[in-house]
Amino acid sequence: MPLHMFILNANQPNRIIQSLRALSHQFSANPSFAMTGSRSDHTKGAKSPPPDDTVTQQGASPSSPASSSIAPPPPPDPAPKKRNAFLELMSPKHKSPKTAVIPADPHSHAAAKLKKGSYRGALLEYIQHPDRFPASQVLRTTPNTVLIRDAFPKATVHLLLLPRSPAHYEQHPHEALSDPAFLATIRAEAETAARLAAAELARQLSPFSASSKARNDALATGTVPYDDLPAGRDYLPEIRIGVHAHPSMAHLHVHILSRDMHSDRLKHRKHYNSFNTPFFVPLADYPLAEDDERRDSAFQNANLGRDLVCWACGKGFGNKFAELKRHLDDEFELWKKR
Amino acid sequence: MPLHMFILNANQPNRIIQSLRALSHQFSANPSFAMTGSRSDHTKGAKSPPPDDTVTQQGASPSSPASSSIAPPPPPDPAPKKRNAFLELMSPKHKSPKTAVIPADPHSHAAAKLKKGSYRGALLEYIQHPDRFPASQVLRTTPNTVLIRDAFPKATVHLLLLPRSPAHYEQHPHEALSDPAFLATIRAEAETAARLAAAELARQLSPFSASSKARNDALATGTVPYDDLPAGRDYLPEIRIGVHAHPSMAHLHVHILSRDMHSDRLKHRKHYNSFNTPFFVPLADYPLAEDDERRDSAFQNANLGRDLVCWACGKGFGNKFAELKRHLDDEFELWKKR
DNA sequence: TATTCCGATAGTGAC
DNA sequence: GTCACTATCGGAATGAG
Repeated sequence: MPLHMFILNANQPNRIIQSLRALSHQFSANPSFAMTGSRSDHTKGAKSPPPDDTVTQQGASPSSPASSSIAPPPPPDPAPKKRNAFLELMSPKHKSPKTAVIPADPHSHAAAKLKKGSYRGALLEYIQHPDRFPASQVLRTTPNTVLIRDAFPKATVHLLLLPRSPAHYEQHPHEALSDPAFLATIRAEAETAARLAAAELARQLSPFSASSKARNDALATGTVPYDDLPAGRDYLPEIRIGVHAHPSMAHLHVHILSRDMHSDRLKHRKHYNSFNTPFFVPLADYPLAEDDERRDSAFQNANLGRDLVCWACGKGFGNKFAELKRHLDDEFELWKKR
Repeated sequence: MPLHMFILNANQPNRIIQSLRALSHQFSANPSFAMTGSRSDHTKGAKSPPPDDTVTQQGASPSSPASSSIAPPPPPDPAPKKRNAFLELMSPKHKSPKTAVIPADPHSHAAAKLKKGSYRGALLEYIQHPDRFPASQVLRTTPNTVLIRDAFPKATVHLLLLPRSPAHYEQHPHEALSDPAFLATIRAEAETAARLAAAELARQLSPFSASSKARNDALATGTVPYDDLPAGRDYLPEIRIGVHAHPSMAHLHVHILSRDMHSDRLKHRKHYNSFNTPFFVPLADYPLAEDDERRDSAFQNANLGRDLVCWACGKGFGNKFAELKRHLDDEFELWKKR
């Protein structure tokens, strides 16, 4: 189902965000709520929506209660499979036909990368066939974007926003995001995603949060009217939105992830530095100036190899990745309790 | 029991060798014979032997049959211990008192190395108290030397000859072996050791040897008079004798080992190169000329890091140690069958 | 910078 | 080069009929 049309409607995303903001606020601190699959009819408020324009959140029947929270991630593999876990994840139901990973323009940015190995095209299946994935992986589908869980999350919450317009997703992020209309759409969708991520983070962590204690206690009584609940910790500032300066995956993807970098899947120095140096370009910084040093390849390579620095306390760890990892465990405990 | 006297008797070792040569020839191809512990009274033929001058081979009562073969090594650890296997091996019965590893002259070569850690002095216990070790580890004791199995053999047979004279064992090999009388004694003992090693090698490998087939077949009939047995493969040329140019162990030790470099304990490039580059100095090359390049430290460091080359076929393996290891498995099969 | 596997390289600690 | 442990660093394959 190739997408030939890429409809930009600056008003539509805003409306969606407004709806979700309200819901996120309502439910973000309720750990039990997100346990149910959900679908938000509030997100369908866009004007004159053709069938293609439907915004869906998977994993629930139309009759289930509305929510902007996202379903909890599946439990981590207890005993990770020996081989090809990555490729299996990328083709969960069947092997996609070979033609499915050949982009429209064989000379495009994406096509050039695909020649080196099919893994680089793994995101395309999500873009073209989000319906083939379970709700635990694909969180939200719009005509313009697909929002998925990163299969190898580098933080407690780590989502990917995938634009569906081939003209854009085959470009380098710097180029694609220099298109103002496209940028506006992606930014709006990314903010929606950030709210979902914040809600999921609240679901997981607010039980440990000192600043959420009053709210948690009130919720526990079951007697406090919802509108009278004290506010809990605001997790939205803990969510970061951006792209990698030189992605390996062929198709444009925007990272939406929590600040903590606490994950078993964070295994290498480059993993960490790709999110904690200028290699990570906040979406807010686009469009990039022509002379922005972050366009420079050599500069970015140097970033990935840089000495490790804790995002929370600024302590340096040189090349001692394992030491940083242990330190991040400690920082996570502190961060959770804020 | 410090040894204050170091008696050199050029004739004695030769006589020992002659006796052992005969025995080695007799029994070297009999795989079952070496299974019994043994002691050779033939090795006691030295003139005017005081009690200290007794040559012993452990592991047998005086009444057991004479043999120059050495007892088979204990089976390799089925499940190697997690920690400190090395140190346990070095102190099999008890922890030696701290003073035991302090050499006489605190400014000696050995003492300098000992400051960095006691492992460097691990050989001293064998030198001073060979009786504290089982016969499977200490093969032969003379007033001048102790012959032990290398605890981490880098070849099918790997022995260490340890001089017992502090004045010599605390020197760098180049210096100690510039003493002609000392060199003559060590050389003679090393040749004895080489014959023991050859006999052990024959015990282990002659069953696979094509050139030993006639002898093996004749032995199997049980009807051929011993003196009429066809000769088997001569394993003595497969034994190499030498020292490392820059040993890590503090006390002088001469390596006597089979040519094959086939061992689970051979784990690093330096292991291999220390025996297969000029870093390995054949005992026959001593005394070293003043300008011998093998005295040069930088040269020797370079040797340890050199590209790997198969000793058998000359094939190069660059830095691919694992590949060389697999290749050595193949070469071992061929070499066994010669 | 996709992951994973394998392996080479480097530093340490041992008392 | 003593060993053994931990970790860092580096390349290659990955799909598929």
